[in-house]
Order: sequence, then C-alpha cells, then structure tokens
Amino acid sequence: MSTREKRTAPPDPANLCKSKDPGAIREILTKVGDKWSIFILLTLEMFPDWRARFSEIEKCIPGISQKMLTVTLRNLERDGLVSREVFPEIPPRVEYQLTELGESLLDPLQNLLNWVNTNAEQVRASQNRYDEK
Amino acid sequence: MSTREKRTAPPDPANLCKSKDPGAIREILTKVGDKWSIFILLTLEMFPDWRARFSEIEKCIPGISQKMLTVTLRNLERDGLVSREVFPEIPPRVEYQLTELGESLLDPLQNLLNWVNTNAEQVRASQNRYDEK
DNA sequence: CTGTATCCAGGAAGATACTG
DNA sequence: CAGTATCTTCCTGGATACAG
Repeated sequence: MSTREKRTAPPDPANLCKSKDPGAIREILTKVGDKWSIFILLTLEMFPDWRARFSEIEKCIPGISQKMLTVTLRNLERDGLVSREVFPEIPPRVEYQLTELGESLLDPLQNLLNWVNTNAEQVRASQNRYDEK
Repeated sequence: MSTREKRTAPPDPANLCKSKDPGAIREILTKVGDKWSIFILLTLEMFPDWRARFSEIEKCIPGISQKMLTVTLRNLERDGLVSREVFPEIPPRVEYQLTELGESLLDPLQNLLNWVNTNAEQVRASQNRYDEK
C-alpha cells in the first residue's frame, strides 16, 4: 500500500527506466493501449472453449472495421497471445483463441480495467475542472 | 486461475464491451499506452516525498524532449494523476508530484509491468518465429 | 466468410528556435 | 529553469474496393 510519507531515497540519478527494459515496456503497453487489442482479448475470453470465429469477434466489437480486426488479430498472433486456425471449408472458417500466454495477460489487464471502472468518474471530474480554467 | 477447460457460457450476442464503458477504457489505456506517461509516473514514484522538478524528471527519462515532457505532464495533471506547483522564484522552480489518484494507478500498472518483465522474452520469441515464416 | 490492397485524413511526436 | 511556438514527419486507423 502506498502511503504519502516522506521517503529517504535519493533522487536517483541513475534512472529506473533502464533497469526495466523500456523497449519492451513501451512495446507491450503500446499494444495494450492501441485502439482494439484489449477488446479483442476481452471478447475472446468470453467465448465458450475460448474460441471464436472472425465474424463472431466482429459482432462483439461495435465500430471495428474488417481491416483493423484483421490487423490487430495478426499482431496478437505474432506476439503469441492469440492462435489462429484455418479450416479449409467453403465458405472458409477461421477460429481464434487465446493462448496460455494471452490468458496470462488477462489478470493484470483486469486489474487495470477495475481501476478504470473505479476511477473513471474522478478522472473525468478532474478533466472538467481543468478545462474550465 | 484460468484453466483451459470447456466453458458452457453461450457466445453472448450482447457484447461485454458496452457494459464496461469502452470510452473510458480506451481513454485511460491510451494514456497508459502512450509513449511517455508511464515513464513519468514511474519516475515520480521514485522521488523522495514523491516530488520532482521538471528538470529532474527530464534527466530520468532518456530521449524525452522538453515538449513531450510538458505535454504529457499537462495531460497527467488534467487527469488528476499529477499535481503541479509553481514557485515564483528566479530562476523558476516547478514541482510535480503524484496525487493520491495517481498513486492508486501504480499498483495495477506494476502488475502489468511485472507481466511484461516476465513474458517479454516469450513474446519476442513468438515474434521472431512469426517473422521468419 | 475471411480476408487483401490502396488511398487518405488526423493526430502523435520530433526538431528547432525563442522567452519570461 | 521551465517552458511556448512552429514546422515537419511519421504512423495509426478509417473508407472503399476487390478477391479466394
């Protein structure tokens, strides 16, 4: 728990960012922070057997375009968070599912979403106050 | 803990995204996912008494420009995550510190960073495999 | 149904110069 | 010291058309 006590630590001239692989941090957070990835992950989580077809995902995410769904799924697949299986049928069927790596990301992600749900109102209030000045 | 069992839940035609205020989710995640915010939050966390001057933050974040530091700090201030205090001295001094709201974000953020540190290598391996094909 | 390919607009961010 | 002001570049993402 973070309390607001004084700290004795020095300003730390050697920065902390280096010790934590800023490249990786930025890369992963950029993914999580992009416009659609998180909604896809959350959607996949909801499907029975953790599988969903392209068109099913599309239906669950209002506003997403075919292009962005494709692009974002490819990126998630590239990162190993989602797997993709093509069934050579007519019409074609493609199923996506979270990998175990992808599932493991859901927990920390949920924490963040809980924070958002808890504090969104307070953030908005602060923004309104700021904008009025 | 998420196991890989079959689920009995239906595909859920009514999507989950709506129930969670996708606007707020996207907005907050975009902040967290932007290029500099998280490094500023982490830097502020390290300072004694949670306070730091503009130039001190700058020194701790290699590669950030004055402009982006200013812009990002303003956004964080607007969201109520960081407070800003100007001391009318010569030369001028401005101190930034995390608000309690800002501090409360650090915990979920740390979870995410832990995930990154734990899994970054695996993600990169997956990317390399994907790119070779 | 599940994509690709192309073009385009808007915003994020870098470079640089200047200021109270 | 702590910013502002411009200009420019880059990249994300949207629209549209087409294909296997």
